[in-house]
Amino acid sequence: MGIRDGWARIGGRRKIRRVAKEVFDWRELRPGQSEAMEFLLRGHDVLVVMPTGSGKSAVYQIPAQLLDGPTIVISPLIALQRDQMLSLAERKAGGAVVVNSAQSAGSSRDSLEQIHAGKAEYIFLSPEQLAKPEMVDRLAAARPSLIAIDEAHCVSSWGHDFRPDYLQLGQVIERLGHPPVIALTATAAPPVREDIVAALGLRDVRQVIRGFDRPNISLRVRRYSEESTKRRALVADAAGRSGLGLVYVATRRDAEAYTKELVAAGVHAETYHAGMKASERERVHTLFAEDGLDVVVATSAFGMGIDKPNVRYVLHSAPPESPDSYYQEIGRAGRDGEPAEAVLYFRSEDLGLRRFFTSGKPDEAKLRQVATLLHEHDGPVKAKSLRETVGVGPSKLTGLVNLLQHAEAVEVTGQGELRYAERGPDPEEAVADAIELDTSRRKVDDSRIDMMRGYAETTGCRRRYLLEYFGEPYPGNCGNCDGCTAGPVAQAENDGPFPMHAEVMHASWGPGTVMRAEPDRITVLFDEIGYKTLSLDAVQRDELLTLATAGKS
DNA sequence: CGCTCAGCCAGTAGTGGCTGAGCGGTGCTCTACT
Repeated sequence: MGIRDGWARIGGRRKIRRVAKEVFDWRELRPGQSEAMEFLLRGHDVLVVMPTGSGKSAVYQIPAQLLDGPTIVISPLIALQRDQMLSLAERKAGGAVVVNSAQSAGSSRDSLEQIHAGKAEYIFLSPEQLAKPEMVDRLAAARPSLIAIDEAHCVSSWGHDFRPDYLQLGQVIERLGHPPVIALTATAAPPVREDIVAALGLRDVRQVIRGFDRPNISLRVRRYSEESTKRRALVADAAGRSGLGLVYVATRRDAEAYTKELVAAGVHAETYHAGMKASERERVHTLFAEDGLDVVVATSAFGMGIDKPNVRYVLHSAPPESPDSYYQEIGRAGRDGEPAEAVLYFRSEDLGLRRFFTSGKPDEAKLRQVATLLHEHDGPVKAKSLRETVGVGPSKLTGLVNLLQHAEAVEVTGQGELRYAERGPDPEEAVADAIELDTSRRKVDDSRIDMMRGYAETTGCRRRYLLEYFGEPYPGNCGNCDGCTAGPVAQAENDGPFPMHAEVMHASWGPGTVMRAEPDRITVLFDEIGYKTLSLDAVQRDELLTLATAGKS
């Protein structure tokens, strides 16, 4: 790193500070923020993992001002797009527009024209909009200088099945000329980060990871064997608290049921789930935002984009599917830094629903049909005609194509058409590869459920458990969880044969990384099958693991 | 995977227990109809 680079960096830093102050009226920037912005301005792709409320959006909004050309912001929810656009509209930031299905064709055209005419600096849209080749062409013509992917964990959590267009973003980025790309999220464990980087095709990527710990949130787990006992305890718990709270439940039916019981206990509770009318959801959201209620009882539909400072507690009536989701949901408490509490009401049977959600399989017959049809057809095929032949909807087809793309059998052309790869494997092999890939992914998903169970059942410090899951060493005990207050807790043993973050090799599970080292066992994140907790006795007796000398690739 | 609910049996009073079927989360978009 030479003197020249040093000067450029100082100059860059000065410009960043100036824009922060003049355009956004921010006096100071936090350490991770300016670091990430400098990486972007020097042409790197960047992955930022920072807590909500720490000014993540500044990290792309300021470089957007300094780079010559519009910024494309990909955001998962129309409500988030609207909020961000409105907040930018209050600044002298050069204008912001949105393009989505909620607006008329005319208004979308206006948005794009403003971008072309250089009258708008930011354009917000969903990955589904970018699935349309005409949209990508128009945006490419405006020569974007920056692409930001907000709530980037969605790439990993939704891309593989629920919203498959997320996995096509890598190609979209290439067609947009691959300007600097920044992916932002509040929560991402190491495999999720890898997934994001790979799916988006980030190059020369710099990761800026800051502050997972939320020390003011106390962590508790209450375990039950009876559903009815658990239910009564949770309702009594919420009814006995003051301040604003969230109760997360697993099903829509439970959301209604818990609300009813809380209301009967004298709590002003409201339900929120995706099966409700939009107007009703909005009413509950507004009440929540204006402190007009005590508790929102919700499925996972509630929460993305929420930055309400005074949520005092988050109760879970059942475990979510991963520590990732759990941390995201409890992270909505105590944003003001004041004491807050997260309590998980746990029955191991409740993990069953989560297992069910990960147990779905891709439709092998349709997968084979798509592969065979494309293989037999000369030249590219329109997605629409393939959909009609195979009899699947757009999102299902994209899901199948994603898998076949991974098997290097199918390609998507610049016109959004599909064709068989010239040197691709034969269709049978491609289908087998695709199924294997999908199976491996589900194994990893399953292992995340195991880690959620591990959190509920650990007798050690719960904060340490979570932070180590996210790859942050946390020596000692937090003193603010029931693991710590219940009694003497075993200290983490990091000088055993397999210390934290050691790269290891397992006889049949392949390479992995030690994520957690306890006196009698270790938890390893394996590349292929996810998290496994192994007894050290067994490991040493059967020589299951060896330390890898070089880092894994 | 586990819960709930309907339907059934057993066997004579009202109920208790078994079994199998059905269901369960997250959002975009586009289209047809009011």
